[in-house]
Amino acid sequence: MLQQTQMERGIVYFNRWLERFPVVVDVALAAEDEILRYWEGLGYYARARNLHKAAKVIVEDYNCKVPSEYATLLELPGIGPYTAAAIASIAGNEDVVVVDANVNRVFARVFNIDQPVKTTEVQKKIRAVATALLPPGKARIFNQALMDFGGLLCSPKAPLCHICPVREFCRSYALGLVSVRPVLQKAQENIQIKRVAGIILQNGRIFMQQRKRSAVWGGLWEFPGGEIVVEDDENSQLDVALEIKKDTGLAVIAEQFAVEVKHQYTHHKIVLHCYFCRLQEHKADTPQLRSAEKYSWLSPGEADRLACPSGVRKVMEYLKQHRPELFSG
DNA sequence: GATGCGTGGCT
DNA sequence: TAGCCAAGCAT
Repeated sequence: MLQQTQMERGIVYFNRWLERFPVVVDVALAAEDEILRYWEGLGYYARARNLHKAAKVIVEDYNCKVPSEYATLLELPGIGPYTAAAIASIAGNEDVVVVDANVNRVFARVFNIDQPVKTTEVQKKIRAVATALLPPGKARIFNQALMDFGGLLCSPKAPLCHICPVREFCRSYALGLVSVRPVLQKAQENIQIKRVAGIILQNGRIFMQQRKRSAVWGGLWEFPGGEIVVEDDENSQLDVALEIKKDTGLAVIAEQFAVEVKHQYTHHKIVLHCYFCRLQEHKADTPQLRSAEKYSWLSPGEADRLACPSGVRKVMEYLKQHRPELFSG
């Protein structure tokens, strides 16, 4: 959970997770839909799918016990150098260094590294230096201390240099370069996306589709629709039926504007325009899915219990607030 | 080695 | 408002 995620945010999810899945077998036996529902809102959903896979491996191959050796952990899905080192050192006190964003920042500043920290060359250097500094037999406390130091004192903005215990060794402090360390890769440009989506109602049920595992929000559920080239036209209503046809093969009529929500991910900014729709004909066409791998006609209550991207969740919340009659069936 | 993958909080 | 940031990993 803590991969690319702030501790404070992770804690809430972690506690809820442990209540539902106290031991590894609970994770392994759960349906992926439920796993994703407990992960909803944390992002990077491949982490949840990988955790699910890893739990199955642990049950099958390791007698339900999480391995504590670095090399063994590294083989598990979703566990890379950081997580393997964190578990091996903190749980098993194995002599391996943890190099996360905090540690990178500390080393980039103390040694005044003027190249982007993400490059493999710099990563190798930092790992080598950290490994050399690691007191044998004390990896647990060393790693935790280094991460906490980076998180609490040597923070990204407004680091507490005035009370820093290693200030006299800090090269970038001596040179007045703390604020420009670590050097970052140049950020990707933001992409603006306009998406239209349809809330297709039929006999009190809503059409929802589950996204392909390989795509963004893989395994999560959404309303069908499509992306529109931004031209600031206000013809979204006309686009909806067209996009739904392309996305699902269903012929619908967009009857009424529902809600517009803003949603962003990585370097994409999405404005999601939602319309209430109905099927053009009552004969039940079999959908031909484009962006999804599965669909279902669900009662609004059922739909509400599925894992959705945060933008779709906002739409769902809108429906509960403003169209409660849909849910009281 | 580069890219894609989420999200909400903070500045 | 727009950009930055976070206990990274897989491909």
